[in-house]
Amino acid sequence: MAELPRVRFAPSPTGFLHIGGARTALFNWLFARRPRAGGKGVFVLRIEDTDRERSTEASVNAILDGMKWMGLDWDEGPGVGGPHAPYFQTQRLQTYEKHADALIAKGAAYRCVCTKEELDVLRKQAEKEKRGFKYPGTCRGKNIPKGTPRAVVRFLMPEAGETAFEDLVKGRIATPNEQLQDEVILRSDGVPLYNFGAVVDDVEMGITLVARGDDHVVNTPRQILMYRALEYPVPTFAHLPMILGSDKQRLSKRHGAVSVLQYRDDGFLPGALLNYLARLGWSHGDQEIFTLQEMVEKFGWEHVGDTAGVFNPEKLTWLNQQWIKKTPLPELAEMTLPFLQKIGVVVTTQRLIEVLPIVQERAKTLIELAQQAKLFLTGISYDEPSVKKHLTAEARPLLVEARQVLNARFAEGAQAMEAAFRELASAKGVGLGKLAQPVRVAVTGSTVSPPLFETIALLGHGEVLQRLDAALAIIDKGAP
RNA sequence: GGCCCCAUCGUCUAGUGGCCUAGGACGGAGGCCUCUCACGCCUCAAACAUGGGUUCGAAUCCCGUUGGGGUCACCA
Repeated sequence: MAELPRVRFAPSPTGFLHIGGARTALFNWLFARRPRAGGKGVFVLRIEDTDRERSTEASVNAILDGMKWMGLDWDEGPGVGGPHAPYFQTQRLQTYEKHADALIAKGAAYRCVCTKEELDVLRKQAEKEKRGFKYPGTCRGKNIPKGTPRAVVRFLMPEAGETAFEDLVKGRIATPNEQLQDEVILRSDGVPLYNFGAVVDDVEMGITLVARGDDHVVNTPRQILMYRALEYPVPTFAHLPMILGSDKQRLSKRHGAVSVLQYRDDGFLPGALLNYLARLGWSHGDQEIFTLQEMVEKFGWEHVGDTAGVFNPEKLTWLNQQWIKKTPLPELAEMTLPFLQKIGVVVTTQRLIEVLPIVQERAKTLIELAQQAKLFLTGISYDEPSVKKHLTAEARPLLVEARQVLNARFAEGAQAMEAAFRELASAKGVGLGKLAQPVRVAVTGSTVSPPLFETIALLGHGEVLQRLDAALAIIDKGAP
């Protein structure tokens, strides 16, 4: 492709930004961001809010928030509503009307006064007789004037031949034109319908490649005919296979979280989600983990698969863990802060960065990361079964000696403390675990924690002694 | 139902006629490491829907069957 590509993501604000939409946005964005000779492509965000019943402001915000969280920035906008406002179709009504009038003047479209009720009767009848219904073309050639009340505009479809295109992921797709009907392109109130609004905007915005969900393949021939009628070069199409739920049905709420923002709130990193989405339907050999940079460099339509894929939360979770492990501390700290705040932990970034390394490789989500970091940032909280099992009268003498050892050797660091523990354990004729577990519970409140001696070192001398004393008190009292 | 699309381990996929006794990853099972947990490492189980062709040779090409999905609005 010699010219620089111009692509778009065109969601309708009738709900949150879901996983499927996010992947469509991602693929478009990746394609636009790829470095090329002569510059880079353009990624346009266009809100298709022509369904006034279902479109909501909240959905618009959810989509925008989702895009921003994922870091999928867009390049162009109408220049109104702020420098980074996307296009909104309802702000462009005069454009559609202009093009519709032009099509009518050209004889490629016509006004129609058939009512929905009349047509519904015919449709039901056809259904009863098991025939396909198609608008009979009642108003063709009637030359109904502009301004006629309740008139819609219909696009004149050819009745013979076929319309074909070469899809970047599915190959050649041909549709018999007899399957097409003179569909409404402009409602009686002047608001365009999907096929027309999308085409007019793609024309106006100079879109060269349309990548969207699989469910739009049937719209493509109709749109191709419209591009032609508008005398605009037909863009290239890439239809992405659907994303399914575990039961192979279209992904929906009952499969769990499908909203991008839900994943944000559940403690996923945007990079991990993007990484997962990229690998759902696209591959680059055996590689599973991609930096954003790698995705941008390596993405291409040639390796987009053409089979629907099941969304797998376990793999996303694994990827999230991998991303947490490799994310630089300052960045990770910044992302973790809100989750700490949510559980009432106040901490400086500096202190958090000290704590993060020890918990970084054992958290699958930022929520877990925050919970684990909490151990080092606020007072201890005890896990009952752990306490019951390990803070016992038998363990008390061991704990007392452990306290002495830790107190004496604390300044020498984790390794020295561990060595001292090993000595103590062998002197007592027990394994290190036997000694370490009660101390772990005393110091962390649980039998499960990061490595004990590093934990102790990180906690600080005074804090450790205090916790040990508290544990001894618990044993003496018989309860925490 | 018409039209269109799809079909490799449970899941995501590699594979573009010979390198495939089909590779990787998630998940599962077992093991190693080990102060618990996690990470890491090792091993195992696990797939070319089916029937015909084409070809010296088919997971790869063609046709049928079956099975899934999409779509048939003044929704997008």
